[in-house]
Amino acid sequence: MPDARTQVLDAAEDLFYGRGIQSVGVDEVRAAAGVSLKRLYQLFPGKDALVREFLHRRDERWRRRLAEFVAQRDSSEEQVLAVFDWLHTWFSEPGYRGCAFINSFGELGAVSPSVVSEVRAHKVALRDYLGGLVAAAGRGPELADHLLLLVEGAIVTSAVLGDPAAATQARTVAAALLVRPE
Amino acid sequence: MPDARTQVLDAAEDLFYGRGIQSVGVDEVRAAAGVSLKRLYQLFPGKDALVREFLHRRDERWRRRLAEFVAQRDSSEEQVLAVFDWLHTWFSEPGYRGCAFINSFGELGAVSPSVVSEVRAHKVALRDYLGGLVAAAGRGPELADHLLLLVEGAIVTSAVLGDPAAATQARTVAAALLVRPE
DNA sequence: GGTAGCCGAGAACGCTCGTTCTCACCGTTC
DNA sequence: GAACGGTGAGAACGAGCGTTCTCGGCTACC
Repeated sequence: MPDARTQVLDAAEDLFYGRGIQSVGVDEVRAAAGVSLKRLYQLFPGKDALVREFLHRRDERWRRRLAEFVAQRDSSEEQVLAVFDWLHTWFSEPGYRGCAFINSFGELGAVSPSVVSEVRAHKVALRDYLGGLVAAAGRGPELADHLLLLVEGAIVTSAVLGDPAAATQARTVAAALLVRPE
Repeated sequence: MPDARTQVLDAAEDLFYGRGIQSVGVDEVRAAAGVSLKRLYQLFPGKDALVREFLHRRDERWRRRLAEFVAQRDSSEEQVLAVFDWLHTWFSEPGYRGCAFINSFGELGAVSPSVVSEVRAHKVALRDYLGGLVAAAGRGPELADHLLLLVEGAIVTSAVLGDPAAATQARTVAAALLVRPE
């Protein structure tokens, strides 16, 4: 049995990701976590803090899973392409609803600076991670920028159209960029 | 002096795009439009209808402006690249906050089917438009899919990072895809 | 000029939500 | 055994929101 804090965060992640942050009330998170309201407010000073923690934890887990998947490939070129294979399995998961960070940015980017900084940190970390992959393949950081565009584009397109095919399309473009330096 | 309906829609677009839909109350739209609440509810049966109209009108205007800009170029290849030039000027506008449709999808995609269909229609229309451009350049619809990924990726990345550079990066990739069939 | 309909301004209503307070209950400690 | 600190369940509070209602005034028409 996990501790109350992770129970709350698990419930918050399910609900915030699945329905949006403003559409989910604190009491619903409390009920899903099986925790009293008093305890929840002991663990988190307010909904804002809960949202920040939700984003922070999701960032770490998301990037860890991606990195673990990619690290299984041998060559550095294969590792770059594996990013898009992983995206395809993610897009195919039931309940996939795009990127929690892009969604949160669209919802709260104009009213919550802490959300903005969390989203920005996530995207910067992803770009840096891609930068490491392409550097290992002997390529410069411009390629990481280009791959980031493809990743973000695939995430958004697959979510809106409800079709994971964007991942394989992005992989095709990435492969073309890989074989031939521009 | 425009009629009350367009005044309301103009105000709604400013506010909904700038701050998010759920963060803006009907009364704030009413005040910005300089219209009585009674009149607003005569024109639109409720906030949902106002949101739908906001998205619908923004879709038409956005795609018209893009098409007008692109049509000024002569060759079909230049027209494809002009898409990204136009994106760059859009990203540089003050108050740029990403794509209203992506933002609305993130905010309400899980709770409002009408928003989902509006967002999906917008992206499909954009893909079809790109399909027309690449067909004129003698290329197949796969290139339109790839360009769509670049466009969406540039929109999201520039919004989150607050930097229009993603447009020129996407343009570079698009140029590489254009010169050489994969 | 009077009356009837319409309109703007804003109060009111009902609901939701984030947060705090109340209170009964339980385990621990002197 | 009694006082006590902490807990869970949920009521309460205050604010905000979408929507509707009220009322006073203006306009148009006979």
